[in-house]
Amino acid sequence: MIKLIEIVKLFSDETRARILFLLWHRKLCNCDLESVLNITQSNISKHMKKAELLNVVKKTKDSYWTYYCINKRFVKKYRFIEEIIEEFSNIEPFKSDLLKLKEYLKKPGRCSSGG
Amino acid sequence: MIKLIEIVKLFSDETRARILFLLWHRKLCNCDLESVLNITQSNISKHMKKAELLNVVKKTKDSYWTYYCINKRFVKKYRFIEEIIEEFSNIEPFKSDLLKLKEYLKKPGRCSSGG
DNA sequence: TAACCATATGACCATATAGTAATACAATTA
DNA sequence: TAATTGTATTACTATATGGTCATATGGTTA
Repeated sequence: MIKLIEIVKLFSDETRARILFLLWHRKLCNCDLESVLNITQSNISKHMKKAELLNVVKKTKDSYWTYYCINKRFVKKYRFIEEIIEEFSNIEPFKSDLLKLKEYLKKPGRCSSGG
Repeated sequence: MIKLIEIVKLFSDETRARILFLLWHRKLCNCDLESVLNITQSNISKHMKKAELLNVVKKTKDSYWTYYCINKRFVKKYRFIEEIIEEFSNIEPFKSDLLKLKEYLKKPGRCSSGG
């Protein structure tokens, strides 16, 4: 299959797009995403696996947690990705998701630390 | 469903992407696309129906033929579309498809006229 | 109006996909 | 090493999707 098409397809599922949108702004672990987006852990893990295989997301492990982040170096080769993210930022549910993330990050006791 | 995501999805199927890529360059009818891309008539028709419902493609009828063209006015609202098309133009099978289209248009006796 | 042409549609099939639930796995701590 | 914590994987289900084939539809020509 054409890799470029696969990358486009990554952004054509709402759930996955919402995850990728948040990751665009910040490195996050599975449980962060679970809390903010109300998606099950295994579902997130699967979506991230696809994104990782296409080099759109990088994974790092730190103690218990697996952190996901956008592979910016790779992604900036494809300008359309940035454009899509920008479109997302104007509409729901992406706008609300980002607000929720910001609220979430204020709270102490969450698992995610730096980033 | 989020309309923006639906539009992204339009470009995440190879067959449909190939059609849209050719239409980006020129107005074409069903049988033109059938000849150049070797896709069945009904399949093209169905893909175009989706694209039309999302305003990405416009349809005009002229005698026997239905012409499809990109709805440029609508599409230019979404910059990522142009970027994706540009990416397509660098890779196969899009490059070959475009060459085939150009050869096809040279031939007399094809159904497509102006455009 | 009958034959014709190109396109649209509906029935059908095979496959792909997202999602869940249960469990396996890896790292950490007691 | 046993219990704990977070993530990955597997098996499974339901649904969505692309494709084909046969046929219907709409416009055209004889």
